[in-house]
Amino acid sequence: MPTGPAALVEVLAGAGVGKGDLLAVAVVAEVGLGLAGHGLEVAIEGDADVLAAHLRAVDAEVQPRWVLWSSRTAAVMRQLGTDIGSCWDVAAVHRLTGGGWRADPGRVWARLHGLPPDTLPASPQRPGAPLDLFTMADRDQGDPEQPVRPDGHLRPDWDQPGWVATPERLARWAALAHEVATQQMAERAALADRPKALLVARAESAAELLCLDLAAGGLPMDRATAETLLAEFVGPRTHSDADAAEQRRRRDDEVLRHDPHGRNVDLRSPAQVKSLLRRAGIEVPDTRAWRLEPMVDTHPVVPALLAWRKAERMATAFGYAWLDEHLGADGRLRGDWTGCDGAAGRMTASAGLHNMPAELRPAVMAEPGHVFVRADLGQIEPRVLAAVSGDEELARATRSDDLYAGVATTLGVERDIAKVAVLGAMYGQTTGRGAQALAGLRAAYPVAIEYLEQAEREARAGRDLCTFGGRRVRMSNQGDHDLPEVDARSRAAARGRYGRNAMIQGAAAELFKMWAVTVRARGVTLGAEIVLCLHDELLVQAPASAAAEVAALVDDALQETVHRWSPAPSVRFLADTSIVARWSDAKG
DNA sequence: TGCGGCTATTG
DNA sequence: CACAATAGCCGCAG
Repeated sequence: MPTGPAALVEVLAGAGVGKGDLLAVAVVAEVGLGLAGHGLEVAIEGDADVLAAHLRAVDAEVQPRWVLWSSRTAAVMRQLGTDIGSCWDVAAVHRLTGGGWRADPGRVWARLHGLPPDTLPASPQRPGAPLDLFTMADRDQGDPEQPVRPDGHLRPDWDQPGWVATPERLARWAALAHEVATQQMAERAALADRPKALLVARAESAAELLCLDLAAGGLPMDRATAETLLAEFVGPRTHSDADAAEQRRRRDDEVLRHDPHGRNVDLRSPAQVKSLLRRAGIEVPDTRAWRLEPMVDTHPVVPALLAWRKAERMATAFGYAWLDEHLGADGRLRGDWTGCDGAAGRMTASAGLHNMPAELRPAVMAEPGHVFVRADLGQIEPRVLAAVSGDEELARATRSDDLYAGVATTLGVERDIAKVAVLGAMYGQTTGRGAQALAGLRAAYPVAIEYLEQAEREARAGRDLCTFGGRRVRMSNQGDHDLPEVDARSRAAARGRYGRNAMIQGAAAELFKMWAVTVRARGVTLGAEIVLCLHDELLVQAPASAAAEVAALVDDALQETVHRWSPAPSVRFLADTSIVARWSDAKG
């Protein structure tokens, strides 16, 4: 065991571990850390300071690509003061290659070794499995000090938080992660028809690190502004239950006074609202806003109800309780982030970060001395379609800033028609004006349309799909036995739409994440901090003095990303980038 | 208490 | 009113 960080660095260098080489790490604060790579297996014992010093030294001087079982390891490293820039995240790559969301070590190991999932031993990740581990089978499953059991599965207790770690066990655990990562890498490199599979795997790994940043850092939000806006929409903050009930009653009354039986109507109950509308002479199958919108003039209860819905929504989902729960004393709004959503692979966020009403966005404000660089990708989905399908004619349309205008000219229709037609084709729309224009689209862009229809056919048949970057989209278990037989056709159609769209949404997510992690990596030295990712939009906080530089970096990062990711150099992508004080500020 | 349905918000 | 997500409340089954 090397004594001290300098000695450790020397040992690693002596074994040939250099910049960018895979080096696996497993660490438990106050216990130790294990490192593995290039045939090396190193165990370091020590308290948090000792571990922190070793990690810092290796990261700074060796600059490896850290191999992690999952980003939880990166979170521990961050707590110890080492914020890593790149990694190979075994769990993230498993989700990419295997589809689905579960990616605990036992499952990853089982898939790579061809062990059927239904033989996985019991664990908190798999509560339904036969209880062989914690009951009687320890004897039958060999030496507990060996992480691999005689039956080939990983011992699930090795991955448990309650497992009393030793530095030696951590080194073994790291060695297994390294082995798995090497297999994953070979597997992705072997995907002959997915030349970007390795590139995307590295980007997805880095995206997990970005998610840690986003969760820890949060979104700058000015509390005073937020409270002012809330007061405007839902009234002042209440300080007692009676107060709150009174405020609620007053809000309800604005609607109920239009109804003779209003006293006993619960506006939160769709069925009772339907009855209320019936008394006003309005018969509707449901009470959604878009359905009631055309009837605002038929009876005063309708506009009152729509206004009530708006305020009720703001008060319950984005009211003072939401603010108190998620906005920290430091003025940062924090939620949980996931790097991929289990479907097509977009990032997700909780705490309202992805669906905050536009009316609250003025409260999202850069901190003193800082600005936001806000950038969003224009018309990313049809551009992605042009890229991944290789449709030369659609690629020609991407050369224009406004793709839909070009499509409209080609099709000889209005721009609005062209837009709904293109979007409808990507979503699988079968009715309305978009569907009518589909024939024109097929004639003008046969390659792109065939790409979508091929995906739809595969999906309808229940076969898994694979995005351009090599994300598997599981169709095999997609809602097959939850509805009666009568709906078989509509379920097949739904699967078709889902699959058709997943190929586009998924590839767009790959491109977006690669862009985001490139900005993250390049922006560090300028003090740029990504504070929000929103599917096609990046919000970066930067020191005001570096605003122009960061804005240029964001644009350069996009072109670099496109150059590396896109299969078709002729397809153009563009970002609308602006420097603003508030998220809501006008572009420019 | 858990879960599906309804509703609203975002890209 | 298609594709994806998070989230709250209601009504019903257990």
